Amino acid sequence: MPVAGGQGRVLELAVLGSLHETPLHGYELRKRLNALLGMFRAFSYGSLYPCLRSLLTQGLIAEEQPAPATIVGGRSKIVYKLTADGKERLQDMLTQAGPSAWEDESFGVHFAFFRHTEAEVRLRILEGRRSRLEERLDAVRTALARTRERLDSYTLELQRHGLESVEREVRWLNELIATERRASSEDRPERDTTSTDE
Amino acid sequence: MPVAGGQGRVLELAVLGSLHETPLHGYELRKRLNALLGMFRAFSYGSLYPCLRSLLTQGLIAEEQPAPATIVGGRSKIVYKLTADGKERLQDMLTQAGPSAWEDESFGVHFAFFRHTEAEVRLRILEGRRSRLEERLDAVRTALARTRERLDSYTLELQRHGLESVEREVRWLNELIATERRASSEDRPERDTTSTDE
DNA sequence: GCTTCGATGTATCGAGCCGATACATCCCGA
DNA sequence: TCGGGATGTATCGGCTCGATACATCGAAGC
Repeated sequence: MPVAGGQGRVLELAVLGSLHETPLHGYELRKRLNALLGMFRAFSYGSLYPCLRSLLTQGLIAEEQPAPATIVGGRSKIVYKLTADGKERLQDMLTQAGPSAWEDESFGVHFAFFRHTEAEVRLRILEGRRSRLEERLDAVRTALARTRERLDSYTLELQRHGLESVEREVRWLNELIATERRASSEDRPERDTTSTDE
Repeated sequence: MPVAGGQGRVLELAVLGSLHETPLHGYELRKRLNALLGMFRAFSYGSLYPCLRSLLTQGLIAEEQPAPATIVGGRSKIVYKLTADGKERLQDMLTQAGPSAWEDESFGVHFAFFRHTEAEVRLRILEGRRSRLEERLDAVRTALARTRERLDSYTLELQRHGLESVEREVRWLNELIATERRASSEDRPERDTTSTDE
């Protein structure tokens, strides 16, 4: 069952989140998105425009009418803005802390909108991502141990580099999680911190 | 024009390369591939089986007949092996040093089979990947400088982490390139090394 | 003044790939 | 003996990309 909405809709979240700041048209939207996500993802028009159309028919975004004087040629820019339903949907998506938030493709997008996410959800997403990566680390290390003997130096070097990259991301997540915990314990200092693991 | 064969066919290369070592059946093939590529990619059956079928009809691989005694039930494993055409094709792909070799999705696969790649091609792929990453680094840094003022701490942290990861990969590539150059100058010591850039 | 060129802008198409799923067999332990 | 987990082949819906097409606008160049 494809669940029809809420799975791999990373783009949907990215668009809704961007439009939450300010109304935008497609071209500018794509530029901002790809600048925002920087090195992690790069959405293309081939997915952006169908996504905009879908959001439009769902009533989550709407075309904003510009001042008539602005229109020079026939039809020019199509500026989209978030509707009330869209804002609600965005809040929903930001509240979800599941695999769809911490997989490779989606984690960056969720993280980019952490400003609008509750502290508790942020923590769960960071921890989810960390255990996802540690899972993968285990799998690769096990596979590596099993086939250690017959591997050429290039394959080995690739494994080593990949392992190191992921270990580095885990350390990054550890720091972020520690920071989050510190911030939340400062908000609620009545909580006993001596019994927390790690 | 989709060029019909030679673009995004990363899987094709991966399958051909794996089958070059030893004949394999689908399930085992996928396991090896995902162990080999470790943290970079993970192919699924949804792409593997159509790929195998396509390679079969192209005559690049063939079903290997097992000893009749091996077949216990009706039809069991389908073991594929590389044909002569397949070996030729693999050599072709390994010789290609273009964007299709150093983009994110394909670089890992190409690197994993560097053992079968000529030294000159290896160097060009490594350098191509490096300049690809530096390009991206420039783009993000420029975008970051232009919008520095209005960015929340999470977005900033994401950018910083992304930037650092890519810088790290560039350093890795630098080391690999230096090693390759050293190795190739040892092979041909008549080459003057004082005039090489960097 | 005229033209060319690059940035801006909307939009679609073919094709690759993934996740989920279905289904069958084999073997091992409770 | 029975269930569950590994092995094994296979497909379907749907998302996304890269390439491409087409149109407008301003600036640079001749």
